[in-house]
Parts: sequence; structure tokens; C-alpha cells
Amino acid sequence: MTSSESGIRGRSGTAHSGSEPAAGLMSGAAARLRIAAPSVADRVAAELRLQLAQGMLLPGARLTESTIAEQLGVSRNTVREAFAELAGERLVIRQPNRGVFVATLEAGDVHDVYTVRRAIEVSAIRGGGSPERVAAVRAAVEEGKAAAAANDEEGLGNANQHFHGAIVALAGSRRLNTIMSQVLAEMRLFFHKATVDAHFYRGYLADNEKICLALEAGELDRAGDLLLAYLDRSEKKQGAVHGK
Amino acid sequence: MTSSESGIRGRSGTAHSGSEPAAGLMSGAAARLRIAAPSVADRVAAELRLQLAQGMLLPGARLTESTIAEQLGVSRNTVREAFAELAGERLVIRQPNRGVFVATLEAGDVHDVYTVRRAIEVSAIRGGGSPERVAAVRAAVEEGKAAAAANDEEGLGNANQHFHGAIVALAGSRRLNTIMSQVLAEMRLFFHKATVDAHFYRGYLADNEKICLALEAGELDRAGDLLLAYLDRSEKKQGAVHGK
DNA sequence: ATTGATGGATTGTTGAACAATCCAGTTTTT
DNA sequence: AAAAACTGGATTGTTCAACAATCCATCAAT
Repeated sequence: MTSSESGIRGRSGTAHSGSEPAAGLMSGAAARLRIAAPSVADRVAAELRLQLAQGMLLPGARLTESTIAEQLGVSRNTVREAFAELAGERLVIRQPNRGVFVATLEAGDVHDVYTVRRAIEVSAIRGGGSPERVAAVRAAVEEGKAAAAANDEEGLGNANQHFHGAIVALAGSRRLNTIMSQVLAEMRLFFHKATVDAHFYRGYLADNEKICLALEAGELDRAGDLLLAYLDRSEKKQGAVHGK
Repeated sequence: MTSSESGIRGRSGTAHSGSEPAAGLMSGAAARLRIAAPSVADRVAAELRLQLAQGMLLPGARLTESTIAEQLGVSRNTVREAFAELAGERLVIRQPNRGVFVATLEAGDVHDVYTVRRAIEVSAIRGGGSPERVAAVRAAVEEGKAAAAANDEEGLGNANQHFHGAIVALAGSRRLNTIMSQVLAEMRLFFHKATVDAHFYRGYLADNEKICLALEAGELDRAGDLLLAYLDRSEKKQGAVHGK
């Protein structure tokens, strides 16, 4: 249902003739001083990122240039540029002369990803953060509770990601934030296997609550230790779900 | 002297006619099972990365597609793909409809970069590492001493980067390693201003030695604290050299 | 001095072309 | 029959040429 043939195209192009008034994709972030409209390639990348996140494109799947170009009403070269972006984010893998494939995470990659998370998240929480940022962490915890109450499995997963995103955001570092979102995107990629287990995130609710409490109480070192333990356990569980 | 007109091109292309036997650019890493030869776009990106690192392209400089395409004997589209890569690494910035420019680090960025380094490096050193990896750290320290003895200013800078690279490598995480090298590449980008001060790295030699000793002694927490202090001081010095 | 054209340069995107490479299926060889 | 060599088709890698959209500096007009 999420736009398969609607097209991405915005303005020019020899073949273009109609004059639809620029479909409402960019409403909010339009007029930021000097930060300009995303290029078509960017929008293609965004669309693919979305499909990746929603599990429409499963790990290992092949992405054929011409097919996608056609589906999105865009030229092959533009798709190529989008691929370059996504490859930089490790969401797809380019095999020269063979094509690009949705990235697959091996057992080793799981550990690797958690190593990054440990470094970033623990460091961020140990540094504390402004009251507003702490409040954002709290908000994510409550979001998780609400989703649990509503039996909204997907919402629970999202809340969990928001929680960890908010923790990293404590540090207020643009780079740390983007690194974290890339890592989370990578994980989402292969969560689609794990999420079949409905109770997957349930167990984390209490952990998140405890970590948040420690953070709010200013007991940063303890919060860090809790988070670290959490990540270790989470990694183990992940490893169990996947091969080896 | 570093190849300005020699060209990057490898194989095909309508305009190509000669038959030079593939200049010896890829000797060692050629036959790695299934890991294939880099594309032309990749080589263009690599060449630019090099020029960036060597300060041939200074922050803020404009990179015109057609010019570079011509200089490197490559098509504009290929240059474009290379730009996408570099933009993903934050080495260049794309301003829609205006062009790509060598990235410039503002005062805020300096702090941001150091925030990332604190997170990654401290976490890595606190985790310790195998004897070989510790040995690599030691090697970087000695490399620095040798450079100092030889009054090799550039070598000193390199050694320092190797030192910090080796520390991150302790964690044995592919992702952490690439993140670190990207960050270091970013820093190199604007070190060209700072390096005018010949004594810049001198002062760090003793610090590196102390950190390395603590690491070798297995006093990981202390090593982490030392490293943290080091980074804070280094950031302050950086901030002083640059605006505010 | 501000505002408004004008034109040139550069980017964004497309479409078409062709060489290089890979792959699966088929033919040949041993 | 198993292994090796040869197909042809599909897809990628790269180039080129074209044109719309956008920016920018210069100049003109108010």
C-alpha cells in the first residue's frame, strides 16, 4: 500500500509533461534556512530505506537497478546514486558486476553492532544530559508501557528504539545521533526474523524503567552499568534467535 | 606530484582505445576470495580522499563535477557517484544546485567530533584487548618516539593517529574501526591549519606513553581515565587554535 | 540604493548506448 | 556419467549528450 507505482519524481525530465503540484511529501522541514529540498536520488534512498524498515525488502533480496528505476519512475543513474548512499549506510551491499542486495547480518555482525551500541549508549548515559533530554527518555519509557497495555507489538518495538535513541541523544552530538540511527536501521533490518516472538520486547520494559529511574536520580554510573547489563543480555538473546 | 592528470580509468569506455595493461594500482589486495576489484567510482573517491588528507584540497574549496571528471579522465556521472560516497563520510558537503564543497568544521563540530572519540576510544580501551592488539598500541607509541627523534613533524602526526586507531582496534569491531577512521579523516581535514605549530604533537608523546603503560599493566580503568583526560585537553587545545 | 532583468555557468536528471561480467543451461570432451 | 568448455541472455559499469532548473554576478532601471 505504501506507494509502489506512485513515483518519486518531482520536477524536470524530458519525459515529464503533467503538472501535479509537488505531492505533499515534504511538509514540515521545507523552509529551513539554506537547507534545501532533497534531490530525487535522496528521495529514492528514503523510499528504499522505508521499505527496508518495514520489511518489504528482506535481507538477501536482490535490488535490480532497472526494476526499481521503473517502479519509482526514475532513471537508472539516479537509482545508482541512491544505492551509493544506502551502501554507505550498510543497508545494502554491492557485489560488483552482480548487483546490490539487502544486507544480511551474520552472527559476527550482531556482536559487532552491540559493541558499537555499548560504546555509544553507555558513554552517553554516563555523561547525563539536560532535563529536557532526560524527559525524552522518560517519554519513551511511557510510550513503551502504553504500547504494552494496548498489546501493540509493533509500537513496543518502536518505543524501545526511541528509548535507546533518546539515551544517545543525551550527549547532544549530531554525529553520535546519526551513527546510532544507522545502527538501529541495521538492526531493524533483521529484526523481522526475531519479532515473530511476540514477547520479545516485553521483558525489556522493566529494564528500561529501572535505567530511566537511575538516570533521573542522577546515578549515572549505576544507570550505565544497568544499561550495559541490558545490552549484554539483549545481545545474547539476539544471538540465540539467529544462527549460532 | 601525486597523479593529477594520470587518470583513474581502468577498463571500458567508448572513448578508450589504447591497451595499457592495467596500471599497477591494486597489487596486494587483488585476489581476496569474492571481494572484488573497486569500481572506478570507488577509485575516484579514494583519490579525492587522498587529496583531502594531504591538504591539496582545503576546507571550503569547491569541487566542480566537470573539472574533476576531466582531470581524472572519468565521466561526470561517475564523479557524482564518488561524491555521494564522500558526502556520506562528511568529507564533502553537497549544497543542492550549488555544488559540493570540502567540508569545513565549525567550533561546534570540534566538540562533536571529540564527543564521538571519547565514546569510542574510552570504551575500547576499557575493554582491553588481545596481546597482539596491545602490542599494536605500543608500536604506535614507539613510532611516535622515533618520529620525534628524527624531527619528523608529519610522521609524528601520523603516529598519533595510529595510536588512537590502535586503541579503537582493541575492541576488534569492524564498525567501530570504520567509524573511527572516518572521524580521523574529518579531523585531518582541518588539521592543516593547526599543524603550523610545530610543537603540536610533541606534548602528546608522554601522554601516549603513560596510557600505553597502564594498558599493558592491565589497569584498564586507569588507562580509560587517562585517555579521557587526554581527549579533554586535546579538545581544548583544538578549540583554541580555531575560532573560539 | 534598492529592485529587477539578463545571460552564463553549473548542477540535477534523463535516456540511450555498449563493453564487461556473471549465470544457467547446453554441448562437448574425457 | 562426470567434468570441462561453450553458448546466449541478463545485468551491471561506465560513458556521452542533451536539457530543465537553479544560482550568481553583472548590468540596467527606477
